[in-house]
This record gives sequence, structure tokens and C-alpha cells, in this order.
Amino acid sequence: MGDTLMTIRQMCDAFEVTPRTLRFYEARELLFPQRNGQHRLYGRTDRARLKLILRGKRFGFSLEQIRQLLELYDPAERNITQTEATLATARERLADMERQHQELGIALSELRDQIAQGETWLQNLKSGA
Amino acid sequence: MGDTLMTIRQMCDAFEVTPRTLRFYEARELLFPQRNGQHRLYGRTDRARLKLILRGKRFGFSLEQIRQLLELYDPAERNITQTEATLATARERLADMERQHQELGIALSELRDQIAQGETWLQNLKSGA
DNA sequence: GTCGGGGCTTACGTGAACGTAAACCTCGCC
DNA sequence: GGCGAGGTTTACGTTCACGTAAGCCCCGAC
Repeated sequence: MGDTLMTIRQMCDAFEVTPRTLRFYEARELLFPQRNGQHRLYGRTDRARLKLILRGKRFGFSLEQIRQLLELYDPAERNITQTEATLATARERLADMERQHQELGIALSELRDQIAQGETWLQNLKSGA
Repeated sequence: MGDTLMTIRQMCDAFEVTPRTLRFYEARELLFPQRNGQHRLYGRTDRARLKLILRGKRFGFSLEQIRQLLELYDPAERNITQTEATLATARERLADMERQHQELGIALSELRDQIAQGETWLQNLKSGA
């Protein structure tokens, strides 16, 4: 298929990360690129996983939390009890994210208010000067 | 007013942090408790600020980013150019948070889908066994 | 052949955000 | 008057997520 294997440098350019970062994620078992001899080659799933990793990071998740989430997107574990455990932790993450989404909405409106106040206060200062 | 000053331990119990954390935030100029001799005393504004700090941390912001945001909620800087700078960085944070809110919505639906798939797949396994 | 570019491993360094240990003060109580 | 609880400073240790440097391999171009 359109597996379009990419070198580590191509990946770095595409996702704006460093080689060190990709190798580090691999060491932490978040990525599993193929090998051509010594060289790493990243395929479609690696790109999808990396995208999820970077997104998770923006949400403030740790790499370990992200790794557990990736298990869900991964058809690696075919075991029943394993999958149930994965689902359980995924539901916890989901709850976290829902709470965070809620909180973010509140914080957004508060921050907008605060910025508006600051702006009017600034206008008063300027007109009063 | 209901300033109800609190000791460091009362604060720790109320917000589930350690004394070290509160002193650390003070060293980084995120909190400014009064002093009764040597002892710290935390008032209403300190509690409000700490609440914002902990929320910001859940959103993945650094303490420095949070400190800049707190300047907005704080009537400390009465300077015009200073306030304009504060507003500018606050708008950046706001943009970050809006993007994050958006992304979180997407990630949430994707994760829900993925969990649902995992659940049905698990059901198939159990019934098929 | 050599040499530069790209990639690899190994290992020590770094900044953020605290943890933890040592040593001191001081106030209330028995 | 001693002592234990609670608070303080100082300073080194720790975890996470990489950065950075050294040294090696390998392949294609000149």
C-alpha cells in the first residue's frame, strides 16, 4: 500500500522533532520503526502513533500515560484480560480529558473576561492621560 | 473582610500540595504570602492564585507561563506598556487554550470511538469463545 | 582511497518541578 | 526548663524528557 517508509530525518522534518526524540520514544516503547540493517524506517502506523504522541503531550500527559493509550489504538494485544485492562485505563484517560475539556471551557471564558477588563482599564488610562 | 489567613499546613491540606511546593511557588514569584515573623500566612488572593496555578498545570502550562498569566489577574503593574505586554502574552495563552480546547474535542470523539471499537471487539471475542 | 553525509550507539549533561535530609528557631505546655 | 509540634532556611537528590558530545559504521561521490 502507500506505506511510504520514511527515514528518521524525513520524520523529523515532517513533525518538527529531533532524531533524539524519535529514538527516545522508541526506547520508551512508543514507536517501533522497522530496520533496514541499522537504519530505522518509519511507516504509516508510526506516523499515526507519533501524531497521537505529540497531541497527548500538548494535553500535558506523560509519555507513560500516552504509551498506555497507544495500546488501545494498537492491535498488538489480543489477550482478553489485557484488553480489558487497556480499556479500563483508556476510560480513565477519557474521564481526565472530559474533565479537562470542561475546565478549559471555564478557564477560557474567565480569561476572555480578564483580558477584556484589562483592555478597558488600559483604554481608561490612555484617555485619562 | 473574610480574609481568613491560613498557615502553610492548612493550605497544603486544602489544596493537596506539600509545603515544599508552596515555598517553591513563592521562590518562583507565583505566590506572595504575608509573614507573621518567620511564619507564612496565606490570604484570599493567595488561594485564588494557587487555584489558577494548579489549573494551569493541569493544562500543561509551565510555571513561567502561569506566572505571566497571573500578572493579568493581578493589579500589581499599573504601567501602561507593562500592561500591554501582559495583555499580549495573555492573548497568546488564550490562543493556545482555544486551540487546545478544539483539539481536545477532536481527541475526545476519537478516543470514544476507539473505546467503543475495543468494547465490541472484546464482546466478539467472548461470544466467539 | 578518502571523505563527507547520514545514521547508529553510548553516555554524560540539563532544565523544570519538586523531594528529602539536616540543622535551626520558637512557642506552648507539662 | 525541657521538649515536641510546627515552621524556616539551605542544599543536595530525583524524575522526566530530552540535549549534546564522542566515537563508530557504511555508502555514494569525487
